[in-house]
Formats: sequence, C-alpha cells, structure tokens
Amino acid sequence: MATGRTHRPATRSRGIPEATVARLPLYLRALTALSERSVPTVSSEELAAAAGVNSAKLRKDFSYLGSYGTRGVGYDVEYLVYQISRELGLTQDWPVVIVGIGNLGAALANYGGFASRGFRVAALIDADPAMAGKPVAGIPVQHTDDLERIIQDNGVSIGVIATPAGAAQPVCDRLVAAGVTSILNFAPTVLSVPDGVDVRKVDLSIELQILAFHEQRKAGEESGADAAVPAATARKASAEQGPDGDVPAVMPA
Amino acid sequence: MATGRTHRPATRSRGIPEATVARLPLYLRALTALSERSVPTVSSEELAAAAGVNSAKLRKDFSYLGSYGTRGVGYDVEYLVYQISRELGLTQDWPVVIVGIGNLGAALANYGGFASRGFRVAALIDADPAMAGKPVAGIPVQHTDDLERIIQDNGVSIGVIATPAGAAQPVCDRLVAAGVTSILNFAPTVLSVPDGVDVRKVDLSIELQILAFHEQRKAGEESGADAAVPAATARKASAEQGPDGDVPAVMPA
DNA sequence: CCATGTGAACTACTTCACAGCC
DNA sequence: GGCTGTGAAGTAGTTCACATGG
Repeated sequence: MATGRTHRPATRSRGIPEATVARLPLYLRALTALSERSVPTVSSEELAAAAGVNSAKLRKDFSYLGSYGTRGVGYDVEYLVYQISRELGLTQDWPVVIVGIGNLGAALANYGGFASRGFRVAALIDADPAMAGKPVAGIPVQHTDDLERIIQDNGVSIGVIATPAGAAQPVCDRLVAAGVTSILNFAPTVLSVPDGVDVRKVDLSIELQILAFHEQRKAGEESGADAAVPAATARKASAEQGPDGDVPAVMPA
Repeated sequence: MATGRTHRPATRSRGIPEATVARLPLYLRALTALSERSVPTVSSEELAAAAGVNSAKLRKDFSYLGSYGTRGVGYDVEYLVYQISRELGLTQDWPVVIVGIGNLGAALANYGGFASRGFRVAALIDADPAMAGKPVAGIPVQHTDDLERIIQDNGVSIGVIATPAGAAQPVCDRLVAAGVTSILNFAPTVLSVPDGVDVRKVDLSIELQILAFHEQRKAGEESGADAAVPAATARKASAEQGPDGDVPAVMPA
C-alpha cells in the first residue's frame, strides 16, 4: 500500500493550500469566459472581480503556482488557463461513474459541464434491474452487479454516489475495493473510507440549514438590537459568496 | 449553569463561528438518528465519530451554544436535538422557492429531506411556458412572470436557483428585489448581490476538479516522483471528509 | 472517576502594504 | 506608472491538555 502517507505536508515547500485548490476551479471558469471573448490579458483586480474574490487573495493563490504574471501588465489568459488546468489535472481524461440513477443521478448524467473539462461519464450504475439497459443522457444504465467489472474495465478512479442514504456506504465500500480513490457523495451520510481515499460531500439540506441560521439571525436583528455591531448584517462582502469556509450539500433521489 | 441565562444569539456576543455553524447540521443529523433509535445520551466521543469529526472540535462547537452536557455522562440526545434545531432556526417554517425546473430542479423538488426540517417547497418556477401548470413532485410549476407575486404571497425569504448559468443573475436580481435574502445557487456562476443577502453555492464541476487535483497527486506519488517536489499528499485524515474548508458544487439543467 | 468545557498553543488562511520589475 | 509577488501582520479555526464538576 501507499506508505509515504504518514508525514504531513512539510512546513516549508508544502504543496498548494487546500483553500487555494478550492478556488482554482473558480479562476479557471472566469478565465475560460475571458478566453472565449478573446481577451488576451487580465489584471488580478479584474479577474478577482470576475471570480468573486479579492485581488490580494488571488495573487497569493497564483503565487503558489509560480510566477505566471507580468508586473505592470497582468496575466496572460491562455497561459493561465493552461497552467491552472494542468495543476488541477484537467489535461488528462478522468472517467467517472455515477451510481444511483434517480432524479439526481439523471440530472448529473445530463450535466454538460462534465465533458467540458476532462471528465467523462464512463458509466451509469443503478441497483434497479428495471433500469438496466435504459439509456439516460445517451448512456445505458448498468446493473450494480457489474460495478467492479465496470470500474476496472474503464480504469475509473472517481466515483459519484447519488444513491439513497442507506445504500451509500455499501456502494462506497465496493467502489473503493474496486479501485476508486476519490468519491463525490451526494447521499446525506458520513462515509467512512480507508486512508488515501478522498471523499467530498454535497448536501442540500446542510446548505439550507446554514442559510436558515443566518436568515433567522437577520430577522432577530431588526427588532431590538442596534448600536454595538453594525446592524447591517453585512456578514461578508457581497462579492465573496458562500465558498469561504464551510460545508457543501445536496441529496439523492 | 453559572451565569444564569447566558446570551447566546444575543446582539452583542460575536456569535457562533461560521465553521461551527456549518457543522451543526451534521451533528443534528447524527443526533436525529440516535433519537430514532431511542438512545438517551451520547458522549462527545461517540457523537463525534458518528458525525465524522473529532471530539475536541465537537465539544468546542457545543461550548459556543452553551453548556448542554453533563460532565462524566455526556449529552442528552433529545435536549441537544432541540437546542441545535432552535439555534439553526429549524423550529420555524421556511417556505422555499425553486427556480429552474430542469433535471436538477426536479430532483431538488423531489427531495424528501426538504420537508423533514422546517423547509417547505412553497413554489416551483420555470421560464418555459410549456412547463406551467405541469406538476412536479406534486407541485404545479408556475411561470417566471409571477415570481414577484409568488415570493410576496408566500413570504419566501430563501430561494434556490437551478437555472442555466445565463439565467441565474437575472433571476437572482428579481428574487432579491422581491424580498429574498438567502440564496442557494446551483448555477455555475458567481452571483452578485447587495449587502445583507447571503449566497451559498453548490457546484458539481468544482467538486470534481478538486477531486481531480488530489487524484492526480496520488498518481504522481506512486511513480518515481523524485525528491524535488514534496510528494507527500496526505491531505487529511480519512475520517474528516470533505467538509473542512472548501467550496461546494453542482450545476443546473 | 469520567467526560465535559475551555484557556492556551498551534496551524491554516486572509489581508495588508510595499518592494521589485516591466 | 502600474501591477505583480510576497514578507509580515492579523484573524479564524483546530487541537491539546487539564481543571472542573456531576
């Protein structure tokens, strides 16, 4: 097995901070839009505005990748697109399987943005025999029985779980046993996985609950309260949406 | 005990850290499961394991809410469920509208976990006249023209945007103008909103890209990734899934 | 005794502010 | 002159470790 996993990222030449990695896709999207409009260069200020972050943060983020800008000028759009894509590993092909083809699974399968960036839906898998063979988004659904074979035949290392909560952990175990090392979980459950496997979760109800918390607070504020704190909530710059330091959220069929 | 009724959501006390708020729904879910199994009390250790966090963090999180545990014993499940629900504002009813009833919007509308916790789908809205009147998840779809009226009639303060990217900002503007102050955005766009409005985003392609980054790194590790770069990865303990400090992700129809 | 609750130490991330270079 | 790149300062979040109190 992977042995060298013990040492945490050294203090010095450490890799790219996780918070920065999480923003790279955001920058990439903004850059792609600029690229399509044939904009040759951008300043950190402009790009930051487009990505909804502040420019100091953006420059710091880019500084972890290297010095890809030109002082007094800005960043070359095409070059940055390439560098970020490479850093994110999007210059290679990532076959992905989606397990659980209910409402959500189907929605994911139909998502266009998938193919656009290195990701390819290699297979759709569902436990319902009635679904087998039925095409969703042009791809025939296969039965769970063949999960292991499908993973191996296609060299899949990223799996998306869109099953009901109860099925998620067993499916996860099988995916991992078959060789999947990255999982995107839409089921409202905490998955346990061995070391070396990454899990990210997307959970709608969690997101809504976080919003409700702030919403409630806004309501209470209007009444009494005042002085002390700037009543205007202003929890955060309008620009900086949700993505700072939280949990994601959605659910399965 | 101690200071009598402490001031929790008081107007003064800086409030609960955002990172803690983001974990409360996780604790709540774990507690609800325990409650259903009629478990009377839990220790921080047990509950932390169920929620996928470490126990010190959980205790610290709870300490922001107040002293709801009993030393030497643990936490009363029912009492904690109530306290967290109240803190999150789930003891009240939150009417929600979903705008954009494509594949994803329909999936969201069908999500059961919605109703379970204070959230109620008050209306489904779509720009396609052909959709108008058609029931999705038992709720008739209404046309975008009536958006403002729907928001006001139902006293909606939370809106979910599941439209294509291009439609998201205009829809967002209308929602905000009509009185919505919290938005959950599934469209792959940065929304700009006035101060006082919260936006959270869920973006599938971003999540996949983050996974690809780590996946790529794992791959490089095995092969002869020479000394030069810190091959380490070891991004995080297996337990702590995705939720620490990142961006969420999904997409629209 | 045992598990909570919490100061204190530590780590991660953000923001500032300005030197460096085009 | 203008904008990048980055040390340094500031802030938020996590973990430790132990006093506290049922």
